[in-house]
Amino acid sequence: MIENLVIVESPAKAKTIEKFLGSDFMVKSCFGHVRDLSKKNFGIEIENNYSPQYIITEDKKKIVGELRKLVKESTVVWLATDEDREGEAIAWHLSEILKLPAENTKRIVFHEITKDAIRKAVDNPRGINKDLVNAQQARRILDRLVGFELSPVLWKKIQPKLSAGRVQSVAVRLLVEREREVLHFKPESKFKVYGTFSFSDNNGKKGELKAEIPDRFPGPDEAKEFLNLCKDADFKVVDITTKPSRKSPAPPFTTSTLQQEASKKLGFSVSQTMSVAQKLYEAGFITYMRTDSFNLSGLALASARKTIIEKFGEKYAKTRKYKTKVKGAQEAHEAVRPTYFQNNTINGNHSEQRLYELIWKRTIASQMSEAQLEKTTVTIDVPNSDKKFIASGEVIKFDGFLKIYMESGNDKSDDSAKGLLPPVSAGQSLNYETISANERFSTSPPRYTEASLVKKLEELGIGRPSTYAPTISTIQQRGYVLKEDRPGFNRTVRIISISEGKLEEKTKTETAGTEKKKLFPKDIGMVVNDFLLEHFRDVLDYNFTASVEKEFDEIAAGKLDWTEMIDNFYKPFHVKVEKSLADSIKKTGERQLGKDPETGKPVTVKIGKYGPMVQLGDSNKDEKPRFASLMKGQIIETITLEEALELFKLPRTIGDFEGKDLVIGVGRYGPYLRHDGKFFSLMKGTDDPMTIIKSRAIELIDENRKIENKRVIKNFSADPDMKVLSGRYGPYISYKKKNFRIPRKKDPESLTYDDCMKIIEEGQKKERQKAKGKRQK
DNA sequence: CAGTGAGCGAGCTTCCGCTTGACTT
Repeated sequence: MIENLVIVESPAKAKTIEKFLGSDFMVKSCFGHVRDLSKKNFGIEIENNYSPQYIITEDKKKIVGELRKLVKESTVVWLATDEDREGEAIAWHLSEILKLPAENTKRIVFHEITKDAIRKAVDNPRGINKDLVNAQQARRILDRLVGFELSPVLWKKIQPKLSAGRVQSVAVRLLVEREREVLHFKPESKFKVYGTFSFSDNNGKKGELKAEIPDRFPGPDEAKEFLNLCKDADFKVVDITTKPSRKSPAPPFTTSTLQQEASKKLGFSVSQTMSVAQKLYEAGFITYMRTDSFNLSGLALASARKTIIEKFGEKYAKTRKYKTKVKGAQEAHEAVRPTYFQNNTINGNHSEQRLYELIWKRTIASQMSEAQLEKTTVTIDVPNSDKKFIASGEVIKFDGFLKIYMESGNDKSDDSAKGLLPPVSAGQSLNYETISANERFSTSPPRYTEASLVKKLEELGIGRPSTYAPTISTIQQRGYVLKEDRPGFNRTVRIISISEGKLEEKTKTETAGTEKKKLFPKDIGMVVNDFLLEHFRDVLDYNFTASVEKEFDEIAAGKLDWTEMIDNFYKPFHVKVEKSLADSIKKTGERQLGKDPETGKPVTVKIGKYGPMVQLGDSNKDEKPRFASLMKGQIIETITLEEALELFKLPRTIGDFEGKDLVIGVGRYGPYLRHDGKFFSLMKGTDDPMTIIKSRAIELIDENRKIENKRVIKNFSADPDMKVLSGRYGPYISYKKKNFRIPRKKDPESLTYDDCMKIIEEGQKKERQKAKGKRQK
C-alpha cells in the first residue's frame, strides 16, 4: 500500500521532490499532458456545443497504465502539476482518466522546488479549479479550430502539407514584413565629422583628444563648407562636465532571454540552447529551463548573497527582486538559475559548461550592486560656426555587477569614443591634427535571428516558453523560412578631410549588408502570408493572441462561459473559411517579368510544383514552355527579367571527362554537376554554375571519389550490395539502399558477411514491429 | 533526397502546449 502518491509533470522534478518528502510519499511524473484532442473530425463536436473528444496520446499510454496501477494501491493522490492554466488542465485530465474520487484527491501547487515551498503546499491542498481548466480547454480548442481549418485551405489554394496557426503564422508575418522593409529600404548617406586634436597642458605635456560633431551634414558640399571653416580656426575647450551615472544588472534568465543571450554570446541556436539546458536540468545543475518568471526563491536569494560576499565582498551584494512585464506570463516556475550557487563551473561537455557559466554569471550579477560610472563630456567650440565638437568618455568608479556580467547590446555598434579622456581643462587651446567628414549610410531595420524573433513573439505575448524553439523549427520545416548567411555587397564611401590646412577627397570601399544566421522568408512563406492576410487578417493580427488571452482570463475568473467565447469566434471565422475556398484559383505568386528579346515570348515567375521557377512561353500555346528553378537567394518578389533570362542558359555542357559529358545545372537541391549518371553538388559560395570551368568540375569529381572511399570501412567481394560505412552517427551497414545500425558491442572492422546479415535481420524485425505500432495509432 | 514542370486521383498532410527519449546516415 502506498500512503501518498504525488504526481508531477517532470521526472527530474519528481526525483528532487521525493527527497524532500518523507518515506510515506511516492512521487511519479506524468510527462506533461497525457490526453489531447483526437485528430479525427477535428476532435471537436462542433454541432454539440464544441464538445471536445479527448484520447490518451499514443506515447503516454504506458505511463498512464503505470499510474492507474499505482493509484489503485494508494490512499491519497496529490496532483502537483504546475501552477498555471496548462498545469491545472493536466491535473484535471489525470483526475478524469485515473477516476480519482474527490475526497481522496488533493491538488497542490508550488512554484519553487525547495523544502519549505513543498511542505507549505502539502499543508494547503485545494480542489481542481474548473474555471481555469475551462480556460485551457478554450485555448486548446481555439488553436485546433484555427489550425485545422486554415491548413486545409492552404492545401487546396497553395500546396499540400502547408500549415497555419495562431502562433506560427504571426511569426512568418513578422519575417515577411521585415523582409519587405529591408528590400524596399533606400539607404541615404550623410556625412559625419570626426576630429583629432592635440594640445599641451600647463606643464608642456602633449596630449591628444578625439571628438565628433553630433549632428550629420546632409551632403559633401555642406561637409566641405564646414571643413573649410575649420582650416584656419583656433579651437578651444569651452566646457567640461562630469556626471555620475549608474547601471543596473539585468534580471535572471527566463527561457526567452536565455535563448537570446546564448545566441549572442555563445552562438547557439534556440533549439541547441534548449537541449543543452535540458541536460543541465537533468543533471541537477540548474532549475527548470522553460519559464517566463524572473522570480528567485528566498533560499536562492540568500545563497546568491552568500556566494557574492564570499567571492567579492559585502559591498558587491544587493538583493533584488524582479517583476515580469511580459504579457500573459504565468510564472509557474522560478527563473532559470543554478541550483547551487557555490558551483561556478560544472562537469560536462564544452557546450554544457559554457551555458552553465552564462546562467551562473547572469543570476549572480542580478543580485549584485549597480555599477557606478562617471561620464565626462568635453565641448570644443568652432569659431564662426554654431557646430560644436563633443568628446565623451566614461570611467567606471565602482564595477559592481560588471565584474562578472555584461548584457549583450543591440546589433547597432556604438561608435562614440568611450573610456578615459585625456586631462584637458576649460579654456584650453587645441590644434587639429586631422578633421574628416566620413560618408555614412543609413541602415534598414535588421532581419530577425531565431533569438530576436523569439524576443519579438514574447513581447507580443505569442507562444510560450515550451513552444518558442519548436515554432522556430516548424516555420523552417514548412519551407516558409530559411536560416542562412548572406554575403554583403561592396560600396564606395567618400571621405573628405583636412590636415595641415589642406583639403583632401578620397574614397574607400566598405562591405555592407552582411548577414549571419538570419531568417529569410522564402517565396512560399510570402505567398502563404499574403493569402492569409487577405482572408484572415484578424487571426494574423499582432494583437489577436493578446485579445483572446483576455477572454481566457475571464473564463478563468468564472465570468465568461468558454463555449460562448468559442462560438463567438468560430461562427464568423468559419464563414471566412468558406468564402476563401469559394474561388478555385490557385495562388502561385505569379509575376510577369516582360518579354524575351530573342523570341518575344512572355517571361513569368511563380511557384511551381517543385518550387519557385521562371517560365519562358505561354503554356496555353502549342509549343511547350521552358522552365528553370530560381537560384538560391533569388525570390519571386525581386527577380528581374535579365536574371530570369540567365536561368534559361542552364543546363549547359562545359566539356567532357573520361569520355562522358560534364553537365552543369540547377535542380531541386541546388546547383549540380552531372557526369556519367552521377550528380555532384557544387560548393556554395565558391562555385557559380554560370562560370564554372572544366578543371574545377574534374576537381569536384576527384574530391567526391576520395570522400566516398574514406566512408567505406569494409566491403565484401561476395556481395557488392553489402557495405560497412562510417557515417555521421557512427558506423553502419548499408544494404540494398537501406541502412542498419551496428550494435555498440560489435567492432565494425571485424564483422563478417554473416554477422552483417544477422544484424540486418534483427533490424528488419524491429522495423516491422514499429510499423505495427504506427498502424494502431 | 534526386536533378522534374502532362493529368488523374486515392490517401495523406495540419494546430498549440506540456513533457522526454528514440532516432537519424
